[in-house]
Amino acid sequence: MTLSKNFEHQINENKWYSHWLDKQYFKSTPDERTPYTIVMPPPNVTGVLHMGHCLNNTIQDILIRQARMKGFNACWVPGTDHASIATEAKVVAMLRERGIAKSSLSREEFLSYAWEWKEKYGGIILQQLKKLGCSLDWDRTTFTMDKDYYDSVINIFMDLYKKGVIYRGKRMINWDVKALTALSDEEVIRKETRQKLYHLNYAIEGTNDFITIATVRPETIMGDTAICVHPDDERYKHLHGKFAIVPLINRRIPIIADDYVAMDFGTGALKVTPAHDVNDYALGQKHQLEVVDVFNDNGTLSEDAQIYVGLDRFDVRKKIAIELEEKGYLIKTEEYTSEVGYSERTDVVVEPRLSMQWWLSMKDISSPALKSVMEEEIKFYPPKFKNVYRHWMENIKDWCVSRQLWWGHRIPAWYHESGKFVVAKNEKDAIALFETEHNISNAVLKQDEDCLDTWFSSWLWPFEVFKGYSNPNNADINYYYTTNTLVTAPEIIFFWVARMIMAGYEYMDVKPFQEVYFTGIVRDKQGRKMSKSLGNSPDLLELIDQYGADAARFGIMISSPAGNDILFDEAALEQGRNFNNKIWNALKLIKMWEARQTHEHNNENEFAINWFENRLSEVSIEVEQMMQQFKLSEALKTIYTLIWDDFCSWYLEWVKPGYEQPIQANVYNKTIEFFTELMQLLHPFMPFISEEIYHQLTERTDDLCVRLYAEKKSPNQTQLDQGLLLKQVISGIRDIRNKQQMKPKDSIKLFIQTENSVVFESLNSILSKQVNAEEISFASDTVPNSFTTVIGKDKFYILTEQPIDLSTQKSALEKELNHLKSFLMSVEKKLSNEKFTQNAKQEILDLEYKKKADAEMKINIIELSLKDMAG
RNA sequence: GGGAGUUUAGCUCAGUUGGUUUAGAGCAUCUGCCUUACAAGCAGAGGGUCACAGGUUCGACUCCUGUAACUCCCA
Repeated sequence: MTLSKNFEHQINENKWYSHWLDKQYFKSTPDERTPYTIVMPPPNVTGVLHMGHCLNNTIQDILIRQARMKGFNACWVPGTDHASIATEAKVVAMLRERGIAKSSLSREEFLSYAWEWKEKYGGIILQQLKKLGCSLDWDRTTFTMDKDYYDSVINIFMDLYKKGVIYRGKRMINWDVKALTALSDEEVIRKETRQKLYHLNYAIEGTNDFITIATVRPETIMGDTAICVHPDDERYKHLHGKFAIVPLINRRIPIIADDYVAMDFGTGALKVTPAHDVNDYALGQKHQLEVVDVFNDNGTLSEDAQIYVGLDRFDVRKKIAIELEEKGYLIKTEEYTSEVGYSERTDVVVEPRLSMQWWLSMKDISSPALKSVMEEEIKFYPPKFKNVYRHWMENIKDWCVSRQLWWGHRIPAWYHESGKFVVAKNEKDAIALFETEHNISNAVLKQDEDCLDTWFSSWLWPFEVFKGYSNPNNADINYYYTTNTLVTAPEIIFFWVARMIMAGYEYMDVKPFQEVYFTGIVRDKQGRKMSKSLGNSPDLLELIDQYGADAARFGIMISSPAGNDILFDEAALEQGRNFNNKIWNALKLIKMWEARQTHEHNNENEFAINWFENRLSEVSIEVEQMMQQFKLSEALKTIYTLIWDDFCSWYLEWVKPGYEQPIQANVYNKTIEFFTELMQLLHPFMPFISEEIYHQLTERTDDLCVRLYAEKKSPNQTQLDQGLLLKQVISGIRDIRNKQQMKPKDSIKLFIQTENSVVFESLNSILSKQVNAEEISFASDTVPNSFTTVIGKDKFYILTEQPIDLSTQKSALEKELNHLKSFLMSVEKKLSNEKFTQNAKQEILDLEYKKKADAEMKINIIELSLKDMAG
């Protein structure tokens, strides 16, 4: 069978992924092996694969595949999150396109549309992960609104309510006027926004005097219930206790003093609007101010505003500014930039708003979770996130868990017309409970219309995917939990990671995972975050189509240093594709040898084989260490160099027979063995091409995907050093050939002046092949009319037929000589420093003496050569 | 305003407890090669006062202080 010109990724990806599935390699059930478990951060059920997922899931697949090949029972659990706000928004948009308004539907009708939509489009992302090669146990796919999962969420809500940590309360929340729901602080994105600062005059009651306040929100003045100044502010001391009149609506409001006010900001006088600003609300509570809410749910002005009723808040801002100006209240405006909160989901300006919501008190539940990370019971990589985590946990605020949505887990609270309520699983339980608690019979109860925050379900993920709460102590949860590694983006450290740790301790009594690896954020070449609005997010599936899944995995991993953001550049995928091509060509070369084996034996290739064997051990050990420290990018880089440079550029060239010449069978077999091991090292990173090569190399009954790694012996350092020396000698001589513009076909005669001729004897056959030397011999003295180079302690003379122009070589040697001389000087200076010789450790001293001796010797050799040239 | 982090070659990054031949890699660049595995390639080369200023030390990319720029998080 002839091999294709290049690796055909599309065919191979389909072939191998379905083969792996057929063989059930990704399926895990508890057995006598040690488990290695990862739960995948569930993407939104509405999601499509983007670069962030690609990075995240490639990392997880690398860890899982490596664990599998190390003999662990590897289990990687997939799933999706119902993503209440995002999904509901999509369904609402879909209905709008069909001409259906959400408000015209009942809850049940809406939910049936939502489920229909979910069944049709949900989980596309899981199919896309298969394209990437992810080795997930698909039988374990979980959705956060699966029956059992749903029940667990509700039961946990009830449990926390019983424990007294869930409560109902009117608090200032972030209101999304588009999605018509409360948002948690973490769902609000602050952005620098250019605004106008309006200076407005409020009349002082009973005088002709005015007080000037500065505000960016003139549309809220109808909600003003006080003006506040700093108690020490001389400008306003005479106004303490007086009243001001709100323009346009003529409300009488007190002028109060509080040191909260910054004297140097604006005019030093602050209008207080308790219903529409968090700080004003706190101030209002302190001074017992009235609360006037001038907005409706959707951001239009309410009846209480008295004017502009029904108009949108931003329209009113413009209109009221004009009216205020016309009536003489507006005295000036200035440009002002400040941070404004936007909804993460809908990107509208968030409105602070007083509202009745459900809250989870965080103080007690968070303390074991803080301790666990601080004491490295759970380890964070990179560790810098420990600080971030601590800071948040120590200043934690109560969690608003209710959302004004229909898609999600409906809050199990039941209300009576009297306003009394109970928390219960269903209507029947609720009525029974209500009757005993409140002694009212035949009560008619209505369930809370709201849903729980999405994260209130995802915080159970690590144990509920194994039904650890719904079916306690089952075989799976006992075997797989605590999971091993959580791989996630730092953006959701508070949303998700912290809360999973809390839930783990609260409900399983143990931590949910051993360690958390935080990936970087994927940015574009210019360092901008990838986003739909910028249009800088490439279509991953198209990239996979074009370059192949292995190349995509390579590209994203090679540019992903541990703990840093990654700047994504398509060039990295190209590099990955080129790497595929390189590997494929090495296969083609070796396949050409297959039919040309001979059993005649000689020792010519012994050195190459020994050296590569040691090099392979050395790198395998290095890679293992890097993996343990999550230096995945470095590990891949190391394997890349091993394959491309050591294997292809050196080893294969060293053992390669001449054109159409035979190859010794033992060399051929060793080469197949090496290539196999290289593919095994590479497999977690690039699963498809490695599996294909594994099967191309020789007839196999097993698959690389599940082949166990062999133990590696520690390498022989002498062998490695000799290999390094050989490479340096070859490069050095090639450099001279290059500089003298010799053609590859021009052969040379090589003379080596060395004290170590035994070593070179074993290297000679390779050396002559690699530098095209027709003859290699040893010299005890300088060789006239030759080009010279010094490598280590040895001197090499190159004789050619070409006319010799020594000028380039002379200047090169002089440059080298200068460098060595200044180096020597610095060493000597150090050694003549008594303080150094007294204080430095002996091994450092010895090293310095060695440096000195080596430098002196090299200087000597070079000076001799230069003298010869002159002569 | 508070906190955390970053600053090393044109770009992206390594650099372990201060001493390892006066800083390493990949990409990009330059030179020469279409050499029967590979031009998506081969063989070489060039390129850095380690942000700046002080300090500690026999010795600082590495430790300390300050300055500047950038990034992120929280108000």
